Amino acid sequence: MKKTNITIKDIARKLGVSPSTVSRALKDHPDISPQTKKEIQELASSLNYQPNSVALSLRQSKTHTIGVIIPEIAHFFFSAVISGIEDIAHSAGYHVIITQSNESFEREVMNTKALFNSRVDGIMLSISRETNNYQHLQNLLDNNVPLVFFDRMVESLNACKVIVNDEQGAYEATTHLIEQGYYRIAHLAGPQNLGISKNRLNGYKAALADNKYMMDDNLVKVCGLGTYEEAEAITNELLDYRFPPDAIFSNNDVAAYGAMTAIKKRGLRIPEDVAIVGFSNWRFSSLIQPALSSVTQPGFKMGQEATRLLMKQIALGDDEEAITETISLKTNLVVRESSLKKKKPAVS
Amino acid sequence: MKKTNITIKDIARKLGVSPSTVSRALKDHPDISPQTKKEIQELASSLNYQPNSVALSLRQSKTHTIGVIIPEIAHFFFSAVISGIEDIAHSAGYHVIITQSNESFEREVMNTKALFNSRVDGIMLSISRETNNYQHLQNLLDNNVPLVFFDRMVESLNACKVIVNDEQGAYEATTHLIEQGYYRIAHLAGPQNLGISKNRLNGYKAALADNKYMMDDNLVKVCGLGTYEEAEAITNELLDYRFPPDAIFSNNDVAAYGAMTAIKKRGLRIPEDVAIVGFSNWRFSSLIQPALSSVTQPGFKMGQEATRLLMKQIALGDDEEAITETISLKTNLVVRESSLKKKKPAVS
DNA sequence: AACGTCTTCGCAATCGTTTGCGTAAATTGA
DNA sequence: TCAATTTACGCAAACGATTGCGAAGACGTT
Repeated sequence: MKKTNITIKDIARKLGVSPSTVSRALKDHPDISPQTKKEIQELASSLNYQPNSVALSLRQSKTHTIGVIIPEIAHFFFSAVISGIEDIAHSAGYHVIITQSNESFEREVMNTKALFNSRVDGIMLSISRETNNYQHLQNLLDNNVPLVFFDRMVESLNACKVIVNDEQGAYEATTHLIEQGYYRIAHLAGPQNLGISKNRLNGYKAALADNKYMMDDNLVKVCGLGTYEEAEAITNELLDYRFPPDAIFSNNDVAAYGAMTAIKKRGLRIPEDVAIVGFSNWRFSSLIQPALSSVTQPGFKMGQEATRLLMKQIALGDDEEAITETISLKTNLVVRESSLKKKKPAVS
Repeated sequence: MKKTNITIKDIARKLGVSPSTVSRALKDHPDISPQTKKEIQELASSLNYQPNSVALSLRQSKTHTIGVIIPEIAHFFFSAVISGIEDIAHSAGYHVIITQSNESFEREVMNTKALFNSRVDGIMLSISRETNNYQHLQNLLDNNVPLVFFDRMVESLNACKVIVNDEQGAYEATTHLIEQGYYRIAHLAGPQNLGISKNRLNGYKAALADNKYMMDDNLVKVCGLGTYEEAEAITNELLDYRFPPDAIFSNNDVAAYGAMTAIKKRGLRIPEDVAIVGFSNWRFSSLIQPALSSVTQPGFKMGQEATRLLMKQIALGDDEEAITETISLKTNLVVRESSLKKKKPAVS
């Protein structure tokens, strides 16, 4: 059995017509007589003819494929984004090539080159934790490759962006802690080269300010890695203070969980002694004990919106001005037991 | 600024040579004089020439792309598999197109067709929960498309398979419960159209038999959906028995967690009153309380092995016999608090 | 000097499809 | 009946790269 995909030429030969006639007949071109058209179409479908999309791509210089660079597929939030991307892309007839940077700058650059090289029609990405240099992305823009950032974007680059309103989310989370009566609220911040981390920090500060809380820099600790272990160690530093915090707003859920562990190991109670709110609403957050309050990000919707923007840009003519829209999606605070001092624990 | 990828022709024109000379010079063909070769290579690199991979694909009828169909990216195990796939594929110069079936038969068929249509060099897949009809896969085989199953495979199809030794994993999990002194061990089984579910059930049965435990069909309950809620309800049925189980081995971790909830709601203790062991070692399993014992599947390695098999098959000539190797990977039982009656809880 | 050989390069076909243009044959109009 | 359209199709180039073959010129050999 040999791999023998049938082509337009095969059909042409069998029917004694030219390939061009077959091509036109298959796309219902008016120049072809109904009789010929019918014969060709019937033969094509009986032979289960499938146009060679590689040849099409070459002819039209369009691959109908978009590339995605994501820090880590295993992250639930990003999985949701991917699903959103696929949702829109597939229904627009596009394929999706997914690559992971694994939070490595080097791999991000490699993936960018590889995608560019395989002539994808557009690229969507969320930059890695390590990325500080944006030359590889500037190259894309210089080559007129449609580009859309999602979640983690580069402020200075002139491209479409879809972000969640991190500041608003952080603001709400912090406000919630304030309303619950906590008065010494710490923040486990993320790496400050990521815009999202800065925004969350800003939201935290804004909430404190709006409520006439004094800002205490000692209560803001940067967790550069965002890991469980790091957060546990840093939380221990906080708890060692003469006047330790009675609430912690964490930049991410894993760090929040690390903080919870540190708290529990000291025999302190959550949320009575120390309250916790995380960010991202990982899947495990509703399962741990006590269930962790967290700020949800609309991942699926983010994927959808980013893809819509990309499609719009791909559809643009070469002479038209590139669009550089920015869409900001609202976050949502999910309150669970870890921060509920006043009311009864909600059923998660 | 126009998108203007430079081609071999551009280089040829600028240097007053023919495209064929450029092509040969760039790949160090001996027919080209060192002088010409040098000029061409220098111009190419100064222009940052990148060969058009679409044209290459057309010429060589090879896209250097493999397609992956996965039930759900968000599942941690599958994320790990994807990482393993990318690891091998990228270092072999292959791209990876990932698609999700979302456990839907219809989408699985659609994805299969789409991948076939875009002329990927091979396909790797894990069938969806719904899939009972394998015609779409048989079509692939009939068209000589290299195919590798991973995790969830179709026994009857003549293709490469990489599976985890589910039976061994289930056997070990059950044996562990027996060794801990539990004597009425229930099993929350998965949908029996999936081979993996059947194998896990068999492992459970084998362990009971080898230890002279009587098999009680009432203690085996099928959880078709594998959801938290379903498992909770079914566990309640088990606990309603006059002689309820004192241990549960679950086909998957989410169901195990549902069971834990049912048990806790009745005021029963884990593992003193009822022990639990899950399957798949989801990320949350080490985080919940008590930490859930679970059988780990080597996802990353599975992705690697499956990709190696696929590469091997792609490299095969058209006349050579297709290989149909099956690789079985060992699972590993991670013992945590949820099943440790005898010893002190291990640090997870 | 004539012939053979090697070096170095170009021609043209090819992969599968699309499409502008040309052109026979069929049809129409007066 | 003859010219003007219209109909229905084929030719050939194009997308970008590769490659078998041929060939011109340089060089060596006898």
